[in-house]
Amino acid sequence: MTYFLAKTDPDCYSIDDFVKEQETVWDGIRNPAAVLAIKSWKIGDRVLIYHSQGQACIVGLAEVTGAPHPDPKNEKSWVGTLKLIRTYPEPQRVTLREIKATGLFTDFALVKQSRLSTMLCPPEFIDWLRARGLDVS
DNA sequence: GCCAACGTTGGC
DNA sequence: GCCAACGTTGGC
Repeated sequence: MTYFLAKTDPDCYSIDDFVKEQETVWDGIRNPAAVLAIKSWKIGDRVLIYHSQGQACIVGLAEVTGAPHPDPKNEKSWVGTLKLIRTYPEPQRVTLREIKATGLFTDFALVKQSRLSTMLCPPEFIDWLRARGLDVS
């Protein structure tokens, strides 16, 4: 089982929208590096949901329930299906600021490549989240 | 709202 | 195929 992270602008699609839907087609992945990441999603993989804009923090965890494929409406764009596992309410939310402050993840795309929207998470990062008290199962 | 970093487009 | 100009994203 592999862990990924997917960003969303809460003004467009927030964790609250995901709570209402429970399962959603995660779309709009166009950036070549992000497409590379979504292509490697396998059923059962975990995807951390992250709010960009203002908040910049991890707000939930989802499971891949539908294989990634190109968007039939837009050749260059890829989609996958995600089912919500849980949300992280306010005290649990891990901010980018906190992640940066550890100094441990300077090579992680979340830190290194701020414009990337979908990425693989290094296992050490997931271990750190666990140690931080986050339920990532 | 600003700006850095990166992506994309189009003229040559 | 190069590169300048422009557009977009996301952190601050």
